[in-house]
Amino acid sequence: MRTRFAPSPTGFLHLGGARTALFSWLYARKHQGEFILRIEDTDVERSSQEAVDAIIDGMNWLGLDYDEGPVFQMQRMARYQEVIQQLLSEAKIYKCYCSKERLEKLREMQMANKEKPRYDGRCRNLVEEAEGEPFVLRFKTPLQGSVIFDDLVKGPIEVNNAELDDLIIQRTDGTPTYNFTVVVDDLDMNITTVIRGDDHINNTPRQINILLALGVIPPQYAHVPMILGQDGKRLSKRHGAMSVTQYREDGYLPEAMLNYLVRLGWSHGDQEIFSKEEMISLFDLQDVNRAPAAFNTEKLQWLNQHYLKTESPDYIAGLLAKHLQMIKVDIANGPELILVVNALRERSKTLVEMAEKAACFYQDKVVYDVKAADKFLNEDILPVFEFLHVQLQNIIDWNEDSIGAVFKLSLETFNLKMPKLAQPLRVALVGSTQSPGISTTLHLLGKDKALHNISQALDYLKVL
RNA sequence: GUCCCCUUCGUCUAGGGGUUAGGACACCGGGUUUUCAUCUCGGCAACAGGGGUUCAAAUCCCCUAGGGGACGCCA
Repeated sequence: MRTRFAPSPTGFLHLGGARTALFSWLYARKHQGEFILRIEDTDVERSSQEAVDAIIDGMNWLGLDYDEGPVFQMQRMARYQEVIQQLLSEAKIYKCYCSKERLEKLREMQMANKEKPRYDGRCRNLVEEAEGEPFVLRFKTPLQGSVIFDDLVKGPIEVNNAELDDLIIQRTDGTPTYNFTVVVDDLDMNITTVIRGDDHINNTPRQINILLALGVIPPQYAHVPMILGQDGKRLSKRHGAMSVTQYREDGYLPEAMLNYLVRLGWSHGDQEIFSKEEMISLFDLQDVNRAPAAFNTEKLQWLNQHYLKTESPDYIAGLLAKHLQMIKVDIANGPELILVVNALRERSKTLVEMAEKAACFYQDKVVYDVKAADKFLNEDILPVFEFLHVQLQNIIDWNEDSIGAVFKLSLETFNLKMPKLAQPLRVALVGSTQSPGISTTLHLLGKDKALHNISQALDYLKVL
């Protein structure tokens, strides 16, 4: 079993491409086959090395490793020429001298007549060659019959050859076109299963005809539906036609991305969470949906939090470090990252969010949320803070138990209910009313910083 | 316009002749709780429409509507 992912390097790896790659990869891995990366760069104008790098970066991030490639089509020109010569000698393709202008007019006329625009085959039976005139090479599509193929996702599809025209396989400049190079490559690479977006369904009969002309058995095809944006419309820049690696920047784990992607158009009963191993063993093209699926950020976030909660704290800490660096938080002076992860993983949907919440443990000054300070930092709490400051200072072994004991003593001394003290203290310690458990927060801050922050609050309270 | 593909809660989906049409996200409410979360319990919510076939249709067939794609010397 051999599958391939064949993007054209004209942009980054977006969601749709990533999912197609994932399905191809899963199918190959499931059957202990090979997965090949092929770069379709015959459109020299629009292809770029940056795009190649971006695609590979995206695949690496998701862990979609390939067994062969990247194979570049531009490096296979000699081979395409060879096949073209063969087809030419067998009269299965022909030179067409029709100008672009003529083709343009033809198309307009056909549209006006409410016909499907297609080449009329004028040069198909030309007896004499026009020496020195520019020409393209066209494939002689069978005039009769139809192409039938059994799509692994969509089921049987039949297209009448009469619907097809003689497609161009080589341009005036001598370069081969997409429908031709795909066929030659899939053939040479022994691709057994072509998995791609269903926008290629229309190309499939043409490609099968070429394969048949070459005298070979076509591979199996599996056309997976497109991914739609949040609004159910085609993916656009706003909501997902962005690079998958943007999600890495936005604080998503590759595990979550992969899990989200695999469930978009594929399912296994009621199961929502899949490890990579489970995906591989459970995946099957039979279970891929035929209808397009809309992208939904909420579910991705839920999955992301799930993996933040369940992956090893060590792993999360490593990623969190990068995100803290991005927002210029120096983690040299502050708690161990793993402790922070444990305190925040249940209250963060992304690493970006976690980094924002973690920042307060590493900063020298507390910046108060105005509303929170107005509500909770008032003179009533001043004596409590003073007491707390002294008591905390006396702690020798700074841990959650000893801190908890001091906290309890403070509550008893001033006859306060837990929230009456916890909330003002939160504001004093981290600036907002939201934080991990109060003992944990104090512990994470460390004795020095905790006392320092309470002092800062006392100063603030005294000038009120 | 022509051809191709698609249609189950708002979203992702299960279900392939007999189901109170199931799960998940989101949303709403209860519980736990020290805030926010987590966790937990419950609720809301769908077979696009119309014809057939059948004792019985979400499920099979046809039509209509709606959505998407293709119709390039792009891939």
